[in-house]
Amino acid sequence: MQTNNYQYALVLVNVANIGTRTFSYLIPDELKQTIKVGQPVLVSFGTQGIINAFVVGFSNYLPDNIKAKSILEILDETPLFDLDYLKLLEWVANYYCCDLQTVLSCAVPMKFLSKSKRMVSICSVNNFKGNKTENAFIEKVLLKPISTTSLQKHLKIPSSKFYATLRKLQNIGVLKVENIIDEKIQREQSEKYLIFKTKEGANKRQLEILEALEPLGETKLIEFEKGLKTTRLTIKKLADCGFIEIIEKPIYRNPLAIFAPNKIEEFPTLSAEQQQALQQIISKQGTKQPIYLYGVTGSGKTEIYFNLIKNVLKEGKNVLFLAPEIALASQLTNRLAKRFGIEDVAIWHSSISDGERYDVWQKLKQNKIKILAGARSAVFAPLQNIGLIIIDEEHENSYKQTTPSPRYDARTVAKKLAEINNATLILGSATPDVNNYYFAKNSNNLVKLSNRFNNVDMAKVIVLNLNEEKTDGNNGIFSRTLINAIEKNLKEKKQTILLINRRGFSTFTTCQGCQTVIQCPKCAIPMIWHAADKKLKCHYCNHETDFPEYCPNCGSSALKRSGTGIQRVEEIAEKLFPDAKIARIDSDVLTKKYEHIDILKNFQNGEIDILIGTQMIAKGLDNPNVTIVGVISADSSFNLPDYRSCERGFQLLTQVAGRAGRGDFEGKVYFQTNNPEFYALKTAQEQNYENFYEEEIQSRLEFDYPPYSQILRLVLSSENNFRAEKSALEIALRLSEIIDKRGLSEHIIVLGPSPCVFERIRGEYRFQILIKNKLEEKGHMLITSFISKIKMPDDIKLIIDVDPSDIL
DNA sequence: AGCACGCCGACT
DNA sequence: GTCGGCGTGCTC
Repeated sequence: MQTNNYQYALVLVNVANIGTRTFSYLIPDELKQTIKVGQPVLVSFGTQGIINAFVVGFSNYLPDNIKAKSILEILDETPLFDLDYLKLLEWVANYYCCDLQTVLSCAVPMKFLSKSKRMVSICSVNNFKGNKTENAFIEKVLLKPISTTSLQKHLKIPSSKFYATLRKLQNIGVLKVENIIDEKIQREQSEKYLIFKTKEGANKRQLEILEALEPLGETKLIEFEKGLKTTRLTIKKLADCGFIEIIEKPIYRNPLAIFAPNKIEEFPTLSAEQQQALQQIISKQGTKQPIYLYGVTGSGKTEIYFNLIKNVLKEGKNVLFLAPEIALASQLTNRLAKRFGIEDVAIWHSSISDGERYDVWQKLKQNKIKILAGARSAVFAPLQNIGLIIIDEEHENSYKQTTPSPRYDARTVAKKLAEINNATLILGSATPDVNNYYFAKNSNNLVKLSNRFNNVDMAKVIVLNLNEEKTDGNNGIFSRTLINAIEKNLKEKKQTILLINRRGFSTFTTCQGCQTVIQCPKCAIPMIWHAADKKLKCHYCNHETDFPEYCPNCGSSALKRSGTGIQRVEEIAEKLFPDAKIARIDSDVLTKKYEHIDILKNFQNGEIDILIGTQMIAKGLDNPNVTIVGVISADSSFNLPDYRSCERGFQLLTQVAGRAGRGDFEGKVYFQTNNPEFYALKTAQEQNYENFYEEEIQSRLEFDYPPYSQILRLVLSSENNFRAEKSALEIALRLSEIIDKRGLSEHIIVLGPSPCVFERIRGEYRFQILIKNKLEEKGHMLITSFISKIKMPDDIKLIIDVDPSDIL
């Protein structure tokens, strides 16, 4: 593509309140040869002054009534991304029905786009006599150059007057304003090194330092400083006097260096089953379809991944390895670094520092990274020459971004990325996503690992029927069997995990008079009693109130708290097992910064007998001393009105069951239920995914849910109930018309609008339209081309969610 | 965001 | 008449 024939560049700017948008700028003749997509440029923008932006495209046309300004400067000749990269992002924008700029601002770290600082300094004050304000300006700036923002703060004058004065003083040449780009982010970090030159003529203290430096030769400044208890000022003096020389060497901050494995870890021998699975995967690698590695917990999937990585590296290609969350990505990165060396491995997720992000981005662009591990957002990192993409724990929801837009799914994007790069995509899990399992099965790309490594037995799962207990006169939330088992466990000094998937103490408060349930005034969902701080809380918007004395509906004082939250379980457990050390872990505890780390540490050390937690304890805990896992209410996770709730419930129960019996002792898992025959519960008891899948896929077929359709969800919300519903009706109607006109109403089904399960959140009424598309890409294009044209008035919000992870 | 523009009420 | 309050709207 001949970029230099274009007159205008499409430039992406990032300014608050506009968000990230593209604008057209004139390309000056002298830049026409060098300008490229992906380059950071300097432009003048509106009243913002000069800002940092990106070239994202070229054009010969200008929107009507627009006067284009010129690009001022190319900040860096090396583009931060290329056209292929933009093409992937464009695909994402189309698929998820949002702007390219939205995807760009999510994919390309916007810190690179940050506005440069504007520094004000004195030019000349010769004979200048100003008024009061003008003199205040000069007085402040005379001390040292100062940024425009802090100058304005100091002077405490309104911005219009401030900028008028600033411009005046600039025009008459008293002050000048310069743009300073944040060097720390823009440029590579460098390290200072000292080189000894001479010690002649040095004073006593200087001589001490110089003599220490002399035998060392070239030395890192920071390390030298520490060792000698000296300061940078003294060192600088030495350099100024010519005793030493300071040189700067660019460095890449490698956070993995802390682990600094001296020798690379060896590859362990694979079991026969692992070896077989590996061979199967290798034989399927040419099929260009995702390959599914389904292996029960502890079956040794990681070693298979590592062997695949080794093979791909041998071919000179690179590897992207995704994990569902940051903590797991970090762990994974450490393991990869130990196995493959720190130089070739990098990490990418939303919480790495700006400096690290910049470094890794540059390294990726220069093809200096061979293995990139990361969370969801790592699919957008500019890793070159990808030969293999691995998505571990593929079923996890966190691969889908729910908010804000782009509501992308890293699994879907990774599939596209693999396609573009002609790379192998491996999905792995012990409890597969029904969708992905279906596609793997149908394309004959399913590889199974059925045995636990070293043949450790799975924990035995016992289903406890609470209905039977009730008829026997036990109305408590603990069945007798579970109580007995925990007592026995305590005597044997073993540990217990209890799962209850409800935060708070009581899950709802009902008026005994009129049966009204106390709801959050803004969210229309039951308020939950938190005994510890004696407040009713809304789990959606965090709204808090005191417990009401009277029913807001009928005025009765007979308000009763019922439903079992984790805090009630904790309280009852404390009464039942008074001698046991009991701890609770849920997101309420989590907010108290380090407390949960202590709790987990104490649990790992065996100082806690019973750990009670919400679903966050279902994953990752690997404590060999845990022999009992109890699920207080196994049904609660199946009851959400969402087509995937059974899948979720199955995954949760299977995962938590895996926490028991990890050591040499037999583990037992108890599911308390009112519905012991329910298929998702029974198959979870058997820990038999395939039986679960067979049942689940039938119900998906029956109701046209994925994988038999693709779901697109529209949510319209507004503080005005009527207006939200009206616009939802309009959209549904117009879409139905389009579909009918093409005779596709059997293949694209528009459901709703109907109130969302959570009808009102934060004061906004919510209506949803579900679109079930059975025509794959063709249908999707038809739907999105209609939806992307919808314009909403300011008081109505429209959320477009393609392949939503839930429909609540 | 940050600034211009513009439309009203309180003043020399 | 005009100075200055801030509500509205635009930035290639």
